[in-house]
Amino acid sequence: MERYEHQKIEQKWREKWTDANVYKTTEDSGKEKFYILDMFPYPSGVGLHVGHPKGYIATDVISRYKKMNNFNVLHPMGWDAFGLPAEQYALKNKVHPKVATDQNIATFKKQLEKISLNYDWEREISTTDPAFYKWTQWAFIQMFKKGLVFQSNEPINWCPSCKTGLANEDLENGACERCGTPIEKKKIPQWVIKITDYADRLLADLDKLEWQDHIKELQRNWIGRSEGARIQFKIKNEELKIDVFTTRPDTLFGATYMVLAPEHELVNNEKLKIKNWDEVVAYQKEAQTKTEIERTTEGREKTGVKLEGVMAINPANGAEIPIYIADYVLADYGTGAIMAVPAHDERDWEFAKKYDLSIIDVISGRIDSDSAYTGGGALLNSGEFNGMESEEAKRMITEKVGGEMTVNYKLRDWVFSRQRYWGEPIPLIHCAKCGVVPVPEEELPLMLPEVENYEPTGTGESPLAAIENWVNTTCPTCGGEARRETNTMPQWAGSSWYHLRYIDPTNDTAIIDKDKEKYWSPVDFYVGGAEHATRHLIYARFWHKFLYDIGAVSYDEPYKKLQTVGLIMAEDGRKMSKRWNNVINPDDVIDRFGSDTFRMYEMFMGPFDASVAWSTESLIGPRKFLERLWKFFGKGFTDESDPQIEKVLHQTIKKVGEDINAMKYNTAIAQMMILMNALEKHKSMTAHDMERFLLILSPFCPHIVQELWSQLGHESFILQEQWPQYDAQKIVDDEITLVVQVNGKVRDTITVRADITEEDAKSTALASEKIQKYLEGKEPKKIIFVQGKLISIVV
RNA sequence: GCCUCGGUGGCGGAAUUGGUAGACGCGCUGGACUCAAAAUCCAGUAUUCGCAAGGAUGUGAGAGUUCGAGUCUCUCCCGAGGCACCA
Repeated sequence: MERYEHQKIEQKWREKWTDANVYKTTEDSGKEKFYILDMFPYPSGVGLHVGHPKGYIATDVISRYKKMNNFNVLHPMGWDAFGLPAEQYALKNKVHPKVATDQNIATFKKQLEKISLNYDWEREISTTDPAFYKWTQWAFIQMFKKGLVFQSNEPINWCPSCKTGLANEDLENGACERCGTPIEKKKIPQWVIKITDYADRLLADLDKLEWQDHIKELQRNWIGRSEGARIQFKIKNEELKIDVFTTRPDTLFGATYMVLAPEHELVNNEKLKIKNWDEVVAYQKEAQTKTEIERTTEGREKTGVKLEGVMAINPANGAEIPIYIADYVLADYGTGAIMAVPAHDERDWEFAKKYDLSIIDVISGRIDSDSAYTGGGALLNSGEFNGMESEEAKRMITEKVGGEMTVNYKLRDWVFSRQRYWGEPIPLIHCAKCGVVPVPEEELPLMLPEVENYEPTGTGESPLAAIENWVNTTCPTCGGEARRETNTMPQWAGSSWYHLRYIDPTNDTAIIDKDKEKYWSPVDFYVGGAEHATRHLIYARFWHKFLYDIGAVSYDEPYKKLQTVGLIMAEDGRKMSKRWNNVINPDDVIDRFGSDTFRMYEMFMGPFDASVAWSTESLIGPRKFLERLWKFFGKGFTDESDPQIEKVLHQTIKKVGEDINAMKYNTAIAQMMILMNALEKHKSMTAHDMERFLLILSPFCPHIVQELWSQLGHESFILQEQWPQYDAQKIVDDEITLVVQVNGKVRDTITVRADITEEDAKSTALASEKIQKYLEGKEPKKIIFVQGKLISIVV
């Protein structure tokens, strides 16, 4: 037998599999379907590092396992190729984003192919393909028609470095998630999607998903539901009111002042006769120029300006209370205005202390006089409500002042415009007569035009604005002169529905064929990074729910089960990054050790969702395992089957199946190593037993298995074979090791028949010399027997 | 500050969910083979006392429940991730 030459073997079978098109998926109603999906990558310029394929290998293992268990499996791959990273790469390397993207896709695909992932490449998609983004634009138009899209002039998050507006989900600690630049607030016209209309459903439907609890929790926190009341405060001597949201209407009697966000529209209302107008305007300006970080971390010292000459009236007790503007109140949460109850809110307490405002306790339970008491309790200083408990008082007081109980969410509407080139053009037309009109659906896709210069302008318009003959168009409604919207969509648009496109990748007449959708939807198993919990996974759930509402899909959640992948860190423990020069390229590993070893190692490194450091030294373990398999195979087989080997084999078939289902690949591989160790020790195995070993090994290292499979005389592809069954009879032990404890400590182990009775076990244990020694002649107080496991003697 | 997870040999990690802690792999030590090395094979490898048989200790720290705790409960320490002036 020849040496184990991975390069020869792997290349040979990769070609055969490709020629036979073994990975092709078709609708086949005879079988149960299984749709397993990876989060598709951004094809960046630097190519894959060894961390990327970890999730892909895992889904590949499951996919192969499911195929061998008679499932009709859909397992596709594609490219999330629009968006800033691709564009920035293109800018830096002075090529057109399209050219750069195509190159990067080619590189990524070549790298992935070396790993022999069983993707049906005939279903490959790219979000930048006009045939794809036609339907991204189509969905947007449907949202527009349903009133889910609106134009806003409110200040939004602006990244001065990327020169574009961003959604809340694109920020990280007040800075741009992509480049780390502190975010500014900027007023530019924006298209915004009312994702908040779906907040309650996004929250409630989490309950029906088989996702890891911590991911659901991240989404719950992000959506941030809070129950409270909406209450109106009148302004003294004016016909004006201030609307307020509070979670503590029970503390209304303690509201001794009010605070408006500096951007609050009421501040600019001319009816208000603000005496210190200059001071107010100065504060507003200051607040506007502050970055998000300055506003939230500035030593937490609160600032504000009183609106002189204006008073509000507390609706509970008629008290006249002052009004402030302060940037600790956020313009875009609740109503942008609060009633301040310094006695029972820490922020209001701090502000009241600084500006010497009155503090009135209205809830009993105060522990110290240096801080607000934020708990509940019986009311005081609250007129007729004195003595009532907080929970009841919330409803009663709200009712009394004509407010209403309501719910508020932290989730913000989705700022959807990007002032960049490399994205889907937003298919809207501005007409002076008709207002905003969508591009007629039969004109979709609205192609991204060629442009001389795709550098961002920084003006709030995208580079598309410079193309006169594209921008200038006619109104589809009245035929008059009109201008196209020049902003593009965010990166998240395409990825919000791509899972559907794989089902029906070439459809040009509908977003998806209904029968195909019904057959494949939803995605049964979705695998990807946890960093998408409050970004892509929120948007995709929203987008999919919208498509459900308009009848385009039959199920209201896109991803039934979700599993996150743990990162692979570099050997030095840091993140793999060009910056640290610690990136390991899978191509090098595969050339040197083989794709099979690479696949095995990534699955063996540790628990799938844990982040583990790469170790080329440890990689040798799986490699040795494959070499031992190869050598053992070369020695030939016995005719008689060895019952000891059979037992381990059947245990292994059982465990590997269970572990694949539970995503515990590391222990599945460990068990196969145990089998290998047993084989070498006993030096015997029948060819039939070897076949079954190869079958369960095949999802992990398909090339070497396929080679050995063919050497056994089979002409079939291993992927098309049946997963073996284990024989439960062969796994059970006739004998077990009975553990004998005295006072909780193991003092002896005795080999006994597995079905030993309690009585026999007790007498056997007591007969042991070692045990007698520990009993020291004392009479056992109590003897505990656990079937098949142990005897515990208490003295 | 709040919400999630975590903390087990020199290293990555196992542990049937309360029942022999350290499976499996890496590394290391000794031996075989070799002129030698690599590779391979065999044996060993938590700590500690002991020549050994054997004993004691041991899953971040401390308490508790239990015949029995890595696993359950409480308090605390440390690490990772998320949220963060959200009224």
